[in-house]
Amino acid sequence: MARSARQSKILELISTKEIETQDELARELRNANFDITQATISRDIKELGLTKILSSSGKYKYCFVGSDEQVISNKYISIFKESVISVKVAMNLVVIKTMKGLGSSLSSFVDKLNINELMGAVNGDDTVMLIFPTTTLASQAVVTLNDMLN
Amino acid sequence: MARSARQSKILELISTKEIETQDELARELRNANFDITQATISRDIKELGLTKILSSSGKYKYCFVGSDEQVISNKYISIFKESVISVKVAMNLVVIKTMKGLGSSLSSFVDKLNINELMGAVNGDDTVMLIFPTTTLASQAVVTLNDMLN
DNA sequence: AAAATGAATGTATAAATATACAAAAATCAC
DNA sequence: GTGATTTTTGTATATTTATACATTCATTTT
Repeated sequence: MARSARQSKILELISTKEIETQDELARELRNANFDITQATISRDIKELGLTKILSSSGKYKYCFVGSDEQVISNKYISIFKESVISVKVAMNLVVIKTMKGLGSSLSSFVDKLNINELMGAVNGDDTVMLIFPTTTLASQAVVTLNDMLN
Repeated sequence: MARSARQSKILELISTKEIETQDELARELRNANFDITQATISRDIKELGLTKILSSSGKYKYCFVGSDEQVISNKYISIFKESVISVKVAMNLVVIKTMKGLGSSLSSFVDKLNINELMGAVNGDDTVMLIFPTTTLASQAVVTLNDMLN
């Protein structure tokens, strides 16, 4: 579904860039092949609970102001659900395949889940890799993630 | 100085009411005898680090999104400095006299200071009362507050 | 005290955002 | 499948917010 992918991309964009306006966000999304208008972004912003704040550089920028609990709310989970293609274990690693371009977005989502014993997460464009100390813990994490993401 | 009192009042207003727009805030401030325009409020909002978020009722409202540390920053302290007329001890109570209408504003500020052993704070229009378990602790708090507020 | 400098504010308006309404797309019931 | 219903989106625009510029007010310098 384009909507979830788009919203996921928005979360990624605001976490990696200083987005000053909805028009700027629209341009970024068009670069990422989401054909979209400012009006829709205004609605997405509202739905995602994002807001403009004064960044340290003195410019306004969009960001998420809620708590981790909100991120782990059903709304966010359903957004991320649609981004995930597969979750697999490989030795002590968990490899998550995502839709193109959503790796970093999903990676920061996973960070907020406080997964037991997770040592770290790295990502490529459409892959997230989670590093665990043992194969057992990695396997457990796959179960947890699949439960959550369905 | 009118500016600090006004900004203090803004902090109070957004914490007690659901303010949806800067125009609405302007109206409230005029009720409180601050003769002011939307433009100035826009600047105050920026300076205070306030922002519009989606409230639980589904409406937008202004709120402070920063941390307690930011509240206890020099900027905020100097705003509140100007609101305080006197800080006195009475048995196990500390009584803060404020400029008219800023009692509740100052009260919520004091709450964020994490004063040692403070049991609670109540306020009237121009008074804040802090309740301590002992006279000694109340006296200590007066010293702390006077140091901070000068 | 007058002149000079800097800060705060208003006016007018540009820029940015939200939304009413209509259209299109997706989902559902049959 | 077809029609009904709901959801999503675009267009156009009203609303809201930020800011350039001018003015006023306060502070400092001489």
